[in-house]
Amino acid sequence: MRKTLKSKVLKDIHKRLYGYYGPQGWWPGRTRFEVIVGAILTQNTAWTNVEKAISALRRAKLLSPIRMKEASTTTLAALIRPAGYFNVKTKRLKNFVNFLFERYGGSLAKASNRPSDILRHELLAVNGIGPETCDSILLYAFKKPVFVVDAYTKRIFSRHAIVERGATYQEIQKLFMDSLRPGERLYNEYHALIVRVGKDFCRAKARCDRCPLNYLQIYF
DNA sequence: GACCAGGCACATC
DNA sequence: GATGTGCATGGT
Repeated sequence: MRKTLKSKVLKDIHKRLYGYYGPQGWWPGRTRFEVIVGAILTQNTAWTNVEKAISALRRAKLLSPIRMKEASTTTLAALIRPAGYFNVKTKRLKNFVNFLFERYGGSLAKASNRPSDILRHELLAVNGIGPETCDSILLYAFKKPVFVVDAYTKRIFSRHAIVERGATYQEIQKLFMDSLRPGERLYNEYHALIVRVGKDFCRAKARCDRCPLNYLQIYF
């Protein structure tokens, strides 16, 4: 598919999804820190499980950088157990708060003031924060105009022959960011809409017949 | 009782 | 650079 055509299709898909679902108001999190915690906990995990873990952290009053930094790993692991991979994720949460304190004195506001490309490099250097988690944090916690590519994005857009099946994270992200008018609001809504339509129609039991993207008529 | 979910690091070739 | 594997719970 030609690049200019891809750009048109990407814009059209957003228009259709927005028309179908309306604004999503992402990320589902009460505070900036809660958004970051959710981004780490949802790695390869259903969001319903993440909600249980976040509720437990809230009850334990650990949803702040300092409280989480001071919490023991055994306490933390027990609380986030429902989110799965609790041992690795405990380390990853600790790695993030340690980074935040070492680099920004524990202040998300200070981190937020950094240029997004610098912050992106720093976050990617934290063990346990890969491209998607990093960009989710930048977009949804820090409101930086960075497009998030996730499993649904790869699945949906490769099935519709808009990206190659083996395309890398960077390639897909570049396509979206080159095609769309830059802006945090648009990137935010578009990614949220992709996840919404993915959950509704593109899971194991695909229901393409009722999908709002069915008009594309190109499958597999 | 399989199979899957809003990844990532690490080992190995 | 590409490919394979461990990490773990809860819903369908």
